[in-house]
Amino acid sequence: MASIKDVAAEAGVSVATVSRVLNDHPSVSAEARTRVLAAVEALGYRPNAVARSLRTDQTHTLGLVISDVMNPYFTELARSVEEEARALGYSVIIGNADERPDLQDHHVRNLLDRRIDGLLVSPTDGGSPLMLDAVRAGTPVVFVDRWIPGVDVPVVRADGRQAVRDLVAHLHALGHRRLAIIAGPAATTTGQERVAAFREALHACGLELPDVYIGQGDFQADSGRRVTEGFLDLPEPPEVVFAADNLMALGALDAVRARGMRVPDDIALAAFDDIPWFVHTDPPITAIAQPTGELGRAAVRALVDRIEGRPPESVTLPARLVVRRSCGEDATQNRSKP
Amino acid sequence: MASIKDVAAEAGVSVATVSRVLNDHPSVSAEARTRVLAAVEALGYRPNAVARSLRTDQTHTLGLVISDVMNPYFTELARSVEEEARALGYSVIIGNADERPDLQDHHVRNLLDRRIDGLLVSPTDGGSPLMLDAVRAGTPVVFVDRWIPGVDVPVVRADGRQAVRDLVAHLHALGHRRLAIIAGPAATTTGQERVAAFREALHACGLELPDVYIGQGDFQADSGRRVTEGFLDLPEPPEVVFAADNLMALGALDAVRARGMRVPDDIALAAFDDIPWFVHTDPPITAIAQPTGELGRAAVRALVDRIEGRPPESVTLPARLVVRRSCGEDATQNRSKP
DNA sequence: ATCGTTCGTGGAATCGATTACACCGATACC
DNA sequence: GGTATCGGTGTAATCGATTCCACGAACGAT
Repeated sequence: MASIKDVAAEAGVSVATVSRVLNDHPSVSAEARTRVLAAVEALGYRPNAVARSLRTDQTHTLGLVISDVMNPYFTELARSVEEEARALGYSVIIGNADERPDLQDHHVRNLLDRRIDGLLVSPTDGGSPLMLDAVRAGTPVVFVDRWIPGVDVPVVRADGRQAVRDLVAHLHALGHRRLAIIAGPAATTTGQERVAAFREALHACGLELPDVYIGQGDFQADSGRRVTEGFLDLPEPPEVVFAADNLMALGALDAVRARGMRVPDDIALAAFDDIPWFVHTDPPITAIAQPTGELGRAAVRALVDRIEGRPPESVTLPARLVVRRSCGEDATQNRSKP
Repeated sequence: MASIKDVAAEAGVSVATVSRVLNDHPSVSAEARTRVLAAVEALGYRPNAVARSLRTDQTHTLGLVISDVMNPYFTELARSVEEEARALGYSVIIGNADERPDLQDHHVRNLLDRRIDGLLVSPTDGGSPLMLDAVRAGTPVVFVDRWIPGVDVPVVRADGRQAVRDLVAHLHALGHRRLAIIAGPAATTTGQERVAAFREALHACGLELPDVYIGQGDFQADSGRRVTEGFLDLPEPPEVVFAADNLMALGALDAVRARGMRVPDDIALAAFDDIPWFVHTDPPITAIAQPTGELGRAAVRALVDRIEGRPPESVTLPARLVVRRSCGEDATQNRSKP
């Protein structure tokens, strides 16, 4: 593959001049510029990004470490991150942690070794030493969706508290009183917060959240299935199951169906995270929708601000309730268009 | 960040010795080795992958350019590719082409600039000059899922012909005679092949595939919706719609529902590509399942073989039919467990 | 005519690694 | 005892870019 030397030789100038043309430095004669450009064209020359990065100490690359690519929420997040990064002149390398701290560390280490300019993380655990070191060492880091308390890093996330209150009010209005939740891992902020918000919302309606109605999940479909089975085996099963993410909701749906029960007639179901498929399930699932695309874009902007020396800002956007049919229907509502 | 020089100074040896220890070259004394290792530990030294790549002309990185990350099929493919690559000591950079040739080119160029060791592509179009140049220039390339005819590059893909025959036989046995297809873009091999296989299978059952029963889609949900509406407006609408991918099937489902019609009672639906969500839609959707994980792994193995100088092999694996309820039920079948 | 700028350019250092080559001391062999 | 061999080590070249510095030419001001 042609290097800058070949271009210089072909154009009859020095490598310095070629480099100046490539980085459109002002002091190059029009004459030299056209000769260099012609040589570039003739040789099909493309600058070696590796060499350039070594010299400039910039890779124009962002690392994104997410908890689970197979989760449509994170897929969409990854997509919006890549789009915004591209618009700002950066590439993105995605690392999938699969909700495993060891894999998360593997990817963080790998990205750091490649000298990415900044790191976008949705942490799987309470904070690996590796990541804390990276932050301390001055690597630009921004947390997205989840974060690690006590670490001084901008956070871009959705606040679901109001939406959860709306959901609980909706459920209460439909006559439901025994509400259960499938929680996410306690090591994640989203895992904790959603339970807290749910409990708080219940209190506001004068309801309790007994321990047996808190099932411990891990944000994967299987755990949703398992926890739901536990709920259904209870002497007094809940009337509603609220899953803290979309995959666990799917597992819950599965478990309910496997018993030959129907949603919402036998048990109601709601989920945190709205995804396109929830419109098409049987029944369509009531969910709390995050502004996923906006979160991804805001996270990239915060990170790039940090990288380029501007003060980065934390961002919190509201989530909102999307009512569908999985919790039953309001008697006052029009039922003609399901 | 500490460099190899700092380590050398700390350990009281030359950089050459440090490098030898790091690459466990045999001729280093035990004494020197332990001193270097101690220095590495003390400084928290990590080799700079950028500098290493420049020198060795290897990045230990694979590029993966896929047609659409939001499509669960490709998400799963990406995941299995990353897993296998990691097992073989490579990282993966994913580029999402979003079914757009210009974006595909952007990512291919970007990956080539970063001097990735090899490229895994599921081409969105008939072959951009850029990619053909790369192949000609000797860049290791492997096509996965889709390919470009006439280019001498290993292909890893699924053969759905038998599964399509099985599907058509299944539909025929259920009494369906008017079968339509939502095709993918003609510029993609999968877009063409699936129509051809469908037509061929119909012939085997003594049926025709009239032009009005071939709708042109683009592998995205919206096109499935649009094409299905067209089918339903026909004076004699089809009894079955077969979507050439999962997203278009979703659009089709949407269009059918919007008319207040029911699947499979009013119209049957089947799809190419099986995804976890098809189990939970209303009704569960009959689909042709590809061995996605296997495809991803085989593609990586082929590419790494090529990179490391072993002869790479093309791989074709069979797809298989998964019957669910979206095409109606066999009267002889047990209906108790839906 | 002389001096000081400005502009365009090339030489060479540099980034952080790998590795060919030279060297040195110790051992082995005749 | 002389020499070939070998293990361990350091020096320096190298990968492909960017960029500091010096230099020469052109030009305007005095």
